[in-house]
Amino acid sequence: MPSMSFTTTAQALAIEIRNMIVDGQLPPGTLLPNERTFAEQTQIGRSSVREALRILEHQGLVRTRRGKGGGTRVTQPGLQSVVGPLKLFIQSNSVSLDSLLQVRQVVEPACAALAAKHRSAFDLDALLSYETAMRIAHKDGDQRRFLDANYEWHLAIIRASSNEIFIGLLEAIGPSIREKTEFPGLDIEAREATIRAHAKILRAIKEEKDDAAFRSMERHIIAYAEMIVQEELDF
Amino acid sequence: MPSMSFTTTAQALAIEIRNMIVDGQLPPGTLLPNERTFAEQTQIGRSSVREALRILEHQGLVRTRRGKGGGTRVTQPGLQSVVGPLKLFIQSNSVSLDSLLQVRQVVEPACAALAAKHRSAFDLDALLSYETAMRIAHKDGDQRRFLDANYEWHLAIIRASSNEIFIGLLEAIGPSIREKTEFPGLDIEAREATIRAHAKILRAIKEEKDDAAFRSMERHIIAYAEMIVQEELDF
DNA sequence: GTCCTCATAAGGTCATACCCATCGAAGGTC
DNA sequence: GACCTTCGATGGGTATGACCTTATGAGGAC
Repeated sequence: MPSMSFTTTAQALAIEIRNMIVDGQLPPGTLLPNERTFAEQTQIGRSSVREALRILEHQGLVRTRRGKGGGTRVTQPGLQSVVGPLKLFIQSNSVSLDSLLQVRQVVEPACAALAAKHRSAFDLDALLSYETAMRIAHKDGDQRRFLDANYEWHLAIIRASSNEIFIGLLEAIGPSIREKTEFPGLDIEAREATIRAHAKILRAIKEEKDDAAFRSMERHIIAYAEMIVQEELDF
Repeated sequence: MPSMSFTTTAQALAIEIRNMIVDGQLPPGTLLPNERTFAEQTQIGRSSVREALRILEHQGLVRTRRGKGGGTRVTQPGLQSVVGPLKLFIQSNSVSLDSLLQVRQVVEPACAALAAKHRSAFDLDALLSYETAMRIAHKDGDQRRFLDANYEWHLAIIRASSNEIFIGLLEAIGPSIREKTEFPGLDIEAREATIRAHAKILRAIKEEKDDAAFRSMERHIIAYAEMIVQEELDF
């Protein structure tokens, strides 16, 4: 309560609880005392307690539910707790498209290689279904669905790498890239090239050829990036 | 007062303000009205207004200072607003060391290549100073300082890539990797190998040979990772 | 057994009073 | 006049207490 040198009591409390959580006391699922008792126990006003809980909630460390049987219980921060801030950062610092494409160009081939090593039956199923979705959308001439399926296919590759950092990263930058590059859409030739490239990559993954998967994906991404640059010149 | 279907008034207000910020109304630097008048203007209680401001503050969108001339003003979210959550995620989901090393193995060579293209005089200076710091620490047999300088050298490489995503990423996972791998420290041979590798990489960057920088860095990182695995077997 | 109802246990909101940090201006000291 | 001290005004931080809203679970009607 006293002094509080440069951290407010709410922050201090939040940090204290956070430490207890990451230390393993207060494992996920633990129900914290209700706000009033908590305030009483710790000799802090309810408003400060609430503020501390809000902080933790926004860090994804705690989930709060109203009503009887509700309360505040400890949870594990999910990916969305890092994807959100990252998206916000990209948006409000207007990170250049170049930077985003660099990330993609570096990460996706690596993920393809990892996918070739780790892919589960479930991953292959997902990839296959997106691939057929793309084929159908292409045949129907449905741009929107084609791009959607394309996006999901790429995400599925990342997921197949089972590296959570890469997954979060691409989930965050993916939408920004789409937003900034999908103005014009793809012509027929580009769509067919995309389908061919995807098939090649998927085959390499299926056959566990990580090196081939890496190189095919790299070529695919670079080709895509070059096409974007070319289209930007048309303005 | 109204409806609030599944979002609290504070959240709603926070979202509203956030949108105004990212839309460009309320540019960075704007001073928001003080909490009391804000509450009055928007017909919301001060506590809810405060909660909204807390949310925004935690997202790095506003900064709040007490006292006269203080108040709440709009800021741009910095890297720390994404590094923090990412660290937390890594820690509390106990992301495997493997995943972290994969990220590093993928990102650092790419950054070395980018650095070879973009490096500024300032970057080269920083790199050189860390390199000499390592040499001195090595001569003195000071493990702590050697590892510190080594860490800073690697970060400087990432920074020289001028890709903010990579910078944030490595700043977040760097500490976790150190924490999990620096138990034993390095023997003399390993330290000398490190110094040689760094010199080679730095030379490539200085001469703008991005391809060479990429490959040297890749070898360096892989060698380091293998050494770690080997040391873990000693337990 | 099923459904409805309602008491109750939460969190959510508000109003108010007061505490404390900060800055700037007023005024005193050399 | 230059410098330091003090004090007041502004604005966030905290504490309380009352009241509102919502979800749940227990108990009664059927």
